[in-house]
Amino acid sequence: MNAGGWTAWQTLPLAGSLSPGVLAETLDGGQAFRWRREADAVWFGIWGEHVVRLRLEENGELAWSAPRPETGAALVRYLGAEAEGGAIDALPWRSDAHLARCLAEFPGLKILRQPFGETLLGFLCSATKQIVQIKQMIALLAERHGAPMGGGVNRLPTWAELAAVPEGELRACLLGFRARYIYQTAQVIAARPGWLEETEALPYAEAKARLCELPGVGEKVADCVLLFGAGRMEAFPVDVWIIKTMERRYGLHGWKPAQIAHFGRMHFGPLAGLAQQYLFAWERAAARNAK
DNA sequence: TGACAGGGGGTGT
DNA sequence: ACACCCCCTGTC
Repeated sequence: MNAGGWTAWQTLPLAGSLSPGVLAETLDGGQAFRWRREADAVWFGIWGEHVVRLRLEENGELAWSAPRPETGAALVRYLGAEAEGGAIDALPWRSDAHLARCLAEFPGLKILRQPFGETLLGFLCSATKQIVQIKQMIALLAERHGAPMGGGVNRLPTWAELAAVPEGELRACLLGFRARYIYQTAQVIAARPGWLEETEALPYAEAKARLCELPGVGEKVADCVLLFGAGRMEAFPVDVWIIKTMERRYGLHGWKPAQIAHFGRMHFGPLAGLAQQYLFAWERAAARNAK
């Protein structure tokens, strides 16, 4: 037992080495909202019942330390490391020069495998908000309505817990008009025990249709939840950044989001979601460099 | 340092 | 198309 202590630093068995930029893009690029940079190469993060520090070593290896030893195994799954290793080869980079360029720019970029319910909460907060603001909302929700896990860290409230929080208190967590969506969604989920778990297990199209029944969940949010919270790599979320990318790099001027999503799934195949993340990273970097 | 627009990773009507 | 909320950011 090491009550109150953290494990010694251990390296993670990842396929390739990571750069600081790619790690930052993976942890803090809009997939998850509970990571913060503590130092140049040290990240502090929370998901589910897990708390962890990640440290990028000089050689590109990733080391971790956590209050709970079992976080190590959970981390491998969370970082999507199970699915990596040659995954890139299933993408059409040979015939798509822009995709090839994105893959080369962010080697090792990962799709996280987060808890399903948490991911739903995060992306219900995301409408017309930037990452900093979403992180702020999520931090307040955890602080005020999540159960303590020790060390001053709270986990996110479950949907059952959320169902008992008045809309006004949600609004006080800087949610704005999203407070009503989250309140109503919590009522729906609370009224149907097992609904979340069943939805998570459904095939992509059926799971997406069910998620879209929830107030505040449209195609984009549903795809994000399935991609980042259920490992459905065929999900292809279309937001304003991807619309820009598909116009600028693929010539799809004037296409509607649903058409772009269809094109994405056809063109990129079963790993469309992974391709989307690379395109997204590229476009964000391009916007930063333009400033 | 402080006030003031402008706009933001969508959804629902 | 436009409202929904209201916080962040850049600017003066």
